[in-house]
Amino acid sequence: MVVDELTEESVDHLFHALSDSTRRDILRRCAEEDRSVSRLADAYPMSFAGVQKHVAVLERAGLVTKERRGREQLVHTEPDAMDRVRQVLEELERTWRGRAERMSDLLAGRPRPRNTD
Amino acid sequence: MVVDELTEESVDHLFHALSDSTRRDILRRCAEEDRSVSRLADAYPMSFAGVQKHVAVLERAGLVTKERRGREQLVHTEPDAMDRVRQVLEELERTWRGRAERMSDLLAGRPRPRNTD
DNA sequence: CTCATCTACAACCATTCGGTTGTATGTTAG
DNA sequence: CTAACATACAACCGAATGGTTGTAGATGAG
Repeated sequence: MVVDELTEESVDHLFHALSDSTRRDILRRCAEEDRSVSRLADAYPMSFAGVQKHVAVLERAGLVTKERRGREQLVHTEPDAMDRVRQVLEELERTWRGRAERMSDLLAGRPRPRNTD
Repeated sequence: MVVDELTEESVDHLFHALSDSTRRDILRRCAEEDRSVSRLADAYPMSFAGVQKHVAVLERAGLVTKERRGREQLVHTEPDAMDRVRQVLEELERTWRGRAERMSDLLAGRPRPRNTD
């Protein structure tokens, strides 16, 4: 099942990871086929270490995982993570439509805000 | 139709706006019912100006719009924006599943990366 | 073994972010 | 008109981001 908590912080990480076009592109490339970090790095106009950091952000968000393969580190996407993103989005959209205001609280657990309503 | 460009930058803004729990909460509250900025501010443990900035981020992303109502400024959610987010996510997910690798390029237009594949 | 390759990670830097306070401007109530 | 309220916005600050270079450790090829 890998329900995987889905805390506010993890949702922060998920959306933050998706908020950069280079990282979204890394996701697309790795979805097509697993790639090593240095192979990925060849595709962008930045240093190897720079790409390494982007991969680390995607990793923290749980969107990709790395797997040793010889001296390379293969990056591959984690389908479950995408499900989590969609789940949050759907929850948000339900409230959007004005329905299931209660579900909102159950699914996402109101963040820090003290409800001064 | 409001196809609305959907440039890489606008996608950046969308996901960035969603990467903060306070902003997601603002979205939920405004989805339930339009609220003035100061009314929103009452709900969070931060200054009025702080909330103002969060609303500005949501506005830049096109997720909300403000409408003058007397001396207040009512914030209300923009359903179209949510559609755009879902659209990007679906595109990403298609590649995820290994299908329609071509669609990826058409829909999102590869970012800056020079394709050194 | 030796060397080239791939990775990890620290240190640094400019910019952005998330927050603050303070000031100015509009708008409505009395 | 005046006072109170709602907003706007600039200036500032510490922390995080997105990038860099440099160094060091594994691993595979020859």
